[in-house]
Amino acid sequence: MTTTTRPGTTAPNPARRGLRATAKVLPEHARAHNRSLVLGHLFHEGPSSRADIARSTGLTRVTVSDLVAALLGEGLVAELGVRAEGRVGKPATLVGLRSADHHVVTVDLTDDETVHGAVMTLDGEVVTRAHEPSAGTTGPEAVDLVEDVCRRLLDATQQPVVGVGISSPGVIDDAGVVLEAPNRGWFDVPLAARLTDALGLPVHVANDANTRALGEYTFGGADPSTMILTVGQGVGAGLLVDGALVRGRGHAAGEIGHVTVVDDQTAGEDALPCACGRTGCLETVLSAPALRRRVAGLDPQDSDAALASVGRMLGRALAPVVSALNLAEVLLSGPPELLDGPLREAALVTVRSRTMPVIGQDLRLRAATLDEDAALAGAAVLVLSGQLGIT
Amino acid sequence: MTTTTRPGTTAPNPARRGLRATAKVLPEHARAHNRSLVLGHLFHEGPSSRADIARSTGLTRVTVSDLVAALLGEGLVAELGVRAEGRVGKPATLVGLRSADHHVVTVDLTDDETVHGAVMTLDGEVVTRAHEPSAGTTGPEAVDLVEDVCRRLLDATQQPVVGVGISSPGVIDDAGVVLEAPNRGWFDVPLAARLTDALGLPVHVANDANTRALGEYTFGGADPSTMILTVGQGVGAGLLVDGALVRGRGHAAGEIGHVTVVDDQTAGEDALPCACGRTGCLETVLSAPALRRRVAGLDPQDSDAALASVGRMLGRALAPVVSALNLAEVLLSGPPELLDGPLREAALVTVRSRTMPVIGQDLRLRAATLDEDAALAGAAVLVLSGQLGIT
DNA sequence: TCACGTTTGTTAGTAGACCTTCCTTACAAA
DNA sequence: TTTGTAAGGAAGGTCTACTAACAAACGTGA
Repeated sequence: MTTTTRPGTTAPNPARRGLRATAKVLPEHARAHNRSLVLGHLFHEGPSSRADIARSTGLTRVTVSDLVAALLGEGLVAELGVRAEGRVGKPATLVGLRSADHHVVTVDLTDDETVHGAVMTLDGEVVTRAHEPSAGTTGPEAVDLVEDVCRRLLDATQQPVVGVGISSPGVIDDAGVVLEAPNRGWFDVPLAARLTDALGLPVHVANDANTRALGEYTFGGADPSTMILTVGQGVGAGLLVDGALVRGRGHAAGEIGHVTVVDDQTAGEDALPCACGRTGCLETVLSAPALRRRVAGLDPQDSDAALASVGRMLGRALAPVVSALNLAEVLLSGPPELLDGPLREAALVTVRSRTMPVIGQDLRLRAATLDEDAALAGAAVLVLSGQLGIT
Repeated sequence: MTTTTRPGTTAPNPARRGLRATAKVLPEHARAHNRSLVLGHLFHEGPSSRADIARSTGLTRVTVSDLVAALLGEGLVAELGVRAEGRVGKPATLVGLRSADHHVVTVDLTDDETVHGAVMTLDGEVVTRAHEPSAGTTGPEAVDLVEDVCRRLLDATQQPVVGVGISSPGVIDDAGVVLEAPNRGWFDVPLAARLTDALGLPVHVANDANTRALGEYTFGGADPSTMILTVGQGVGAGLLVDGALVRGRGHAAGEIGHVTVVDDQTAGEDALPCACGRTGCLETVLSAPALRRRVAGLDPQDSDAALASVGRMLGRALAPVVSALNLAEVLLSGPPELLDGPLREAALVTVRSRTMPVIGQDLRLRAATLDEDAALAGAAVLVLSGQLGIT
């Protein structure tokens, strides 16, 4: 195996678990937290002087110098020479995150037909891609397939790899155990642990709707209170509340695709049967295939009206959620020709008309910015967050 | 002023802000966090030996002994003699939180006519109550009124007071600034800061629906993923997701009372005008006055049917929220004769029929356990959480 | 031109917090 | 009486971040 351990590979960051959960805090955890603060500043603000970082984090220059020295030793940051601008005082030495010199391996299992993977920089730029047909592969074979894709990507880069991030449909717990992913035939599969063992690298696994939300938040400029609706074969949602992912009691948060939106009382619509065994689910009208069927053969005007009627149904389902959570944004991810027009506009009008002004007026309902790579970018964020503490 | 500083009054706990926000972590913050761990264990598990605490928190016995010694010095805990049970080894010395020897002053402003206040123990037991008519009192006078009630309660106890917790309707930010409370005529009033200055004690202020949620969580055994619907003059909701309060983008989370639930497409109902200027809001059918009007003069059978029809409307509004957040529980707080019967049952049936089984089957929809004191208990939790780190 | 203030980054010393290791005390069971 | 187990404390070591002081390097203004 060519990719056991690599120089610069960082150890798991104890701060992430230690500081938010109800667990003890040791000096080393505090250190890791402050280290993450430095990395986070460099990630979001770009190259800065040690003094800049000290002002931003509240730590002293001495402590920042110490932390930066450690990061220089790890190779995660580099000195970039003195700042050009002429100000009074000693010129600042700029320090920058070596984003392009460290890679993250990401895999997206959203597509049933193909496993998509990539080598990415810490900035979320794709360096190399991999595609592997996977139709019909299930159970342990599907795990092996994911492992193969990871290995191929690891072999494709000479840079240190910080970790592996995997974005998968299904119900997945905090530890990266896939509790239930019917498409792959996975039930209680400890995917993260298994791949960590096999690859010798930290592996993080999360639900694809959630990773998309993370990706839009970190790389797409989404608000900390955002819901991202992904429209593909089905309809899923990732939910970010006050900057944190919502997991919910059975780790099944975001399963909004099977909320009833069409029923007897809704005039002019027939409740269609859904794959879940019930009828009138949001998915029966909003999934990409359903939308395509709905507009097939219609002239543009009728097509717009048909999309708007779906938008109104979506709006009726969104209104209570937007109200209860006081969301700032709802993002639509999926075919723009279907979503980013009359459907979106009708949904927004409906939400506004069904919520009080303070809730609906400031709401933004827009297309997602990252498109098909959002899940990969979000998988990278899993690694950035888990290994480096960058959010 | 008789209540400047009292022995045993604890300083603000830096761990609460320092460890969750994106701020530096100093050794003293780690210490405060671990101290909270000890207090939290004693609060939830009752009297324990130092060794028990060490096992539960993961800290060493040495460290726990040190922390307990500090807490003994502060008077927050006391040694309760040796454990009775005969086990091998040296008998354990039990240490317990002195819940009854420390008080919390709480105020609930939910009721427009009367300010309700209480002196409570750390266990949430009410020691003394205070009631002050407040109809028509607004603006600065209303602030003075709250201050007076606090002073009276502080004078009524000889025990050290850990802090003051206030539960108020309106939009309130993390710092205890009342951004908007029309009933009291408060706009951008820094209530917490003002009372902290006036009383010389730490004061915490939060929205009443949110404090109710906290109260039900800490003292009522509610699940960490719970929504509590309060039905009174209006309809409000507090939302707890994964154990944390949801505040939302304008701190207006939980404003579910003005979601449209009755509209042209809903058969057999007329959309009533709402105080918010729109029609068909949840509040127009679910508020206590609306429910009373609805059942007035009906025989029991018709009354049940009328309540069930409101339950169905509630269920339609809840279904998307429950789905999106994968909530474990929805609690109803308000007149049980109206809520805890056909209304609740119909709402649950409706939510279940409109969500996928994995979401709806495990959902509990039940009456809140704390009733009228929930807001006071929640205000106490604000203090416990803010000053002692107990959640 | 040159002293002065400003800003950066480093060195040295200090205080806090937790750990490991070892010890004493106290009890139950053989 | 002996042995094993558990609780609690004392001593010493390590880690972390802070304060204080200082050197280097650069504008600024007399």
